Amino acid sequence: MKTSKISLLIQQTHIGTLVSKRLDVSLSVHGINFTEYTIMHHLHATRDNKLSRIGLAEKVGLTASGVTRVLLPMEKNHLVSRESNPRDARQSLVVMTDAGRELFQNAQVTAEYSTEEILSLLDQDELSLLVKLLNKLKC
Amino acid sequence: MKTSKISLLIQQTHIGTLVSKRLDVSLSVHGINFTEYTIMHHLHATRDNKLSRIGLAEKVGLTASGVTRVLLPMEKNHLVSRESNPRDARQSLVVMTDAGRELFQNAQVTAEYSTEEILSLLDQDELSLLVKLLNKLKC
DNA sequence: GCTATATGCTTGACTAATCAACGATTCTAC
DNA sequence: GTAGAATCGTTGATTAGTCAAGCATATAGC
Repeated sequence: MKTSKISLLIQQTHIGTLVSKRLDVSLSVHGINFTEYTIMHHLHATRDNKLSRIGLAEKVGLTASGVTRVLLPMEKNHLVSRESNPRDARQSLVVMTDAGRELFQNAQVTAEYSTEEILSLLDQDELSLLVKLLNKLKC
Repeated sequence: MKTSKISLLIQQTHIGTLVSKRLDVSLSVHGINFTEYTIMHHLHATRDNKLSRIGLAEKVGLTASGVTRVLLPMEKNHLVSRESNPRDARQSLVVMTDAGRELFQNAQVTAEYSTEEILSLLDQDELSLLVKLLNKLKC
């Protein structure tokens, strides 16, 4: 109880980097890293599998230019494609392709497996509790 | 409850990057970033304020070469210095200097302030619960 | 003691992501 | 409707960190 609150944030970020590295390794068999997986995860969770680049940036915690650079190889590999918004010519929407969806579904199996390992020591109640607590952080 | 466990890990890493960026900004007034702060935090918490570079790497979640590169400017600014281990000539120990301790103590005030903001929505019970849950992750 | 293997650390080459500046478009308020 | 401010996205330059290779030392087994 005497450990400062900063230790909690240090631990939080530490675990974040470990989780990310671990999933990078697992997902590499599909030719993607965890950032790319996360992008597809958010696209998949969206109606029409579409998001603006800025919207994507906010969801994944990257800058706009970071998103541009992550998407570059994904477009080249036809995992996502580009669509313009008729309502706003500044926006270009990111759309998951069929190939992207297929790769994502395979990658999801892999990611789920690693996730189970990482979370294996938590039961269902603890999981939802953890989600609740993380949601309370003011970032 | 229907959200997959992967979402939890995605959220976890997302928060990690946000926290890290936020503390980077706060700490910049002291001329250090969050990684450097974390290194000093671990040195400070150690008997004699000394750690091997490998030991440090494990604690902060960097590779050995990552540690080498973070410490380079810190050595130049005399925040840490280098000491050899008489028992093992391969090791070089990282020691916090007096100047380092002083800067760290100032930075700690700043970091604590930001931490309070970030954790403001959690009460004491929730904080210790969160620590407990994070400790249960198998990374 | 000597060889083989493992560990600690640094370096060159690379990758992921940032920031600042910019062009293009849209929104606001007069 | 037009000027000014805000938003979306890309680009060049930079930074933080990785990986693979290597040198130096240490450890283990013969």
